[in-house]
Amino acid sequence: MAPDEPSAEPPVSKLGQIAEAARLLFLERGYGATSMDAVARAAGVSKATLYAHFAGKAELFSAIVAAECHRFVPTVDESEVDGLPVRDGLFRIGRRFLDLLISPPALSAYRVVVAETPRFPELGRAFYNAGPATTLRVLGGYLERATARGELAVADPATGAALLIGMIRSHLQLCRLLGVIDAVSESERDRHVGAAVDLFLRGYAPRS
Amino acid sequence: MAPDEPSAEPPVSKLGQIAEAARLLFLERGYGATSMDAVARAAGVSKATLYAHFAGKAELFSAIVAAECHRFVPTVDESEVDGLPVRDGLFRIGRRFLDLLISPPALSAYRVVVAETPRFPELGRAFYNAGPATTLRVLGGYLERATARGELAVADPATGAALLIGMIRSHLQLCRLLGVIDAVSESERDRHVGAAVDLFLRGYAPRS
DNA sequence: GTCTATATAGCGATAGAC
DNA sequence: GTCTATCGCTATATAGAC
Repeated sequence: MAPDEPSAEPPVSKLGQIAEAARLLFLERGYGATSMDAVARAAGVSKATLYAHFAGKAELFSAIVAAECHRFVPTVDESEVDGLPVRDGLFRIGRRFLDLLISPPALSAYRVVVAETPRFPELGRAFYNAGPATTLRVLGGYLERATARGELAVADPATGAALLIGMIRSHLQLCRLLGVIDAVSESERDRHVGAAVDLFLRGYAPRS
Repeated sequence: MAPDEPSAEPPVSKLGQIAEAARLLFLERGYGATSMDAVARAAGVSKATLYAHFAGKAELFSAIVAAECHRFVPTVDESEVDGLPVRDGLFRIGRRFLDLLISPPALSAYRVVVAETPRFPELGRAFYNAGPATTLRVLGGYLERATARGELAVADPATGAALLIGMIRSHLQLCRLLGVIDAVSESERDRHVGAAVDLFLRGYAPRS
């Protein structure tokens, strides 16, 4: 259940040490169960140093988690998929998204953000804009181009993208979040994404 | 952001007062931010009474949240939908599920359970068994019967149910969880469930 | 900026009377 | 079972020296 490996090499500056320690602790234990003492200890600095950089626990949490959200921007290049047959293009995009969504760092961030959004509304928006919104934009753009080429018939790309992402994401991510399954094998991912893409294609095929 | 209205009339027994107070506080603030002092104060009892009924904070939390999970068992009667045209049956089931999933009490429970599953694995399983597992069973059974009647062609009802639920659930629930939208209008729910059901029907129609 | 030391408050949990 | 009172600890945050 470790939230993540280090984002880069071990940080050297005090600020970097604080950020990395806070990231690990907040993502693993959540806001309430993480103390400023623990952050200072893990970072190897004094609490006074910690408070010199951040006004308080809430500010530290918000800054760290908001930054973490930007690690979950999906990257799919158009040139990577636009040349493929539609099924392969959708499969590759879907598979890439699924891998990201059920990765331990993303699950940890999701847990924390969802739990604390009522107290830290800006985190919910930051997470949405970095992850889901980008995902929908990328996939919606793909659906639009495929429809323009006559390979699909998606009248409303935004809705189509939300439906396909929902099929791909929903069940497996939920099972991982609730601890019902411990991992998802490569073949299980392939099978699930394949089933979603097949249904999507049958439903949005251009009439031939 | 109030998690819920009372589950029944105001409780009279000390135990009932404790349970209701703990339920409201844990669901609204989460585990870490809820103190035993606050529970005792809200329940109108002393902390000693609280500890006479529950061994500690962890046991209280686990008992209360596990019990809360059982409020999210979806109830759909077969006789309610099996007589309808397939589209209407699926729409009614889907709409019922969506209403449950994005209701404030369910969102609060989801937040808390997802956040604390790493520390309280039994809560993840309890939530899954009460909600998602029951949902999949109900919908899977419907798909199986409709396929037997020749009105659908769903080879694998379990997968089909997961895909349809994913489409219905995913986007709107996520937006509510992340505070991107404040409420979902009736017409928006109808539109979203309708789009999911339409795609599902196009993809799983029996060949005519 | 960074440290040690501390202020102040609230935490989970318990003792002992009734 | 229920209360009042309190223990021992940890929490967030700060003072003052360097």
